[in-house]
Parts: sequence; structure tokens; C-alpha cells
Amino acid sequence: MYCGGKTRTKDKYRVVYTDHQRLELEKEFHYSRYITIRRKAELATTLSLSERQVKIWFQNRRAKERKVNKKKMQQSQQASTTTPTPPGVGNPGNVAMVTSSSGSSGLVSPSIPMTIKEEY
DNA sequence: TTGTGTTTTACGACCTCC
DNA sequence: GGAGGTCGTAAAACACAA
Repeated sequence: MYCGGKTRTKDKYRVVYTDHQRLELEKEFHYSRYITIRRKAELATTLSLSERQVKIWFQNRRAKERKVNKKKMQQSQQASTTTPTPPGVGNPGNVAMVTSSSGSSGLVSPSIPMTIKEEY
């Protein structure tokens, strides 16, 4: 399913996205962590990227978020073990929210929704 | 500078859902 | 079977202390 052909060429192992491209992708990610087919096509056009690149970017972005959340959880657990605070008090990272829907939006159900209804 | 650790693109392998 | 998900990883780009 190569959308735009090979992007990893000999002289360019990977390209660095511009600030504008990153910003737009981040905005879309903030709106919804799983992009729809339609939005993916739109973003790809407006940002001069291939749909494959947009898809990969979202995959990597979710991976990054999971990594950060994991780190946060470990830190909060360490804090709770080192300092004997009563459970349920504090927990700066909102752990309950972090585990399934992974934080910010809460738009996403824990089991990954393959069929996201098309907004717009 | 430069050595090193982290972040960012891109891909392959494997899995799930329709 | 195809599309798209996670996970692990490669390698360039970047940040930053020494």
C-alpha cells in the first residue's frame, strides 16, 4: 500500500518536517488521536505530504504519548513508594485517565476504534 | 568541537477487524 | 485479503554538558 512511493531514499534516510507541518499535525492530533481517512487526505494535500506520511506520523505520535504516559506512571509510582502517602491522594499524573484513554481528550475508547465515525 | 543521550521519520513484523 | 493498529528498531537530526 505504498501511497506516494518510496520516501526513504539513499541520500535522504528521512526528511525533517517543517514547523508548520508539525503544528498542523499536532493540532489535528489534539482534536482527535485517530485521524479519519478524509482528514488524512486533506492534511496530506494541504501539508504537501503523502497520506502514508500522515498515517505514520500519527502512529509515531501515539507511540510517543504512550511512552510519556508510561514514564509519568513510573514516576508517580516511585513517588508513592518512596514517600508513604496515602493512596488516592495526589497522583499528579491522573493515572486513571492515563491508562486507557491516555490522557488529554478522552475521546477514544480503550479498545481501539477501527471505525471512527466521520466527523464533519 | 565532540561524545552522548534524546527525538523524529520511516519501515517491517505481526495482529485485529471488516 | 486489505487497511490500519501496535511494537520494536534503524538512522538522521537535534540538544547539551564537558
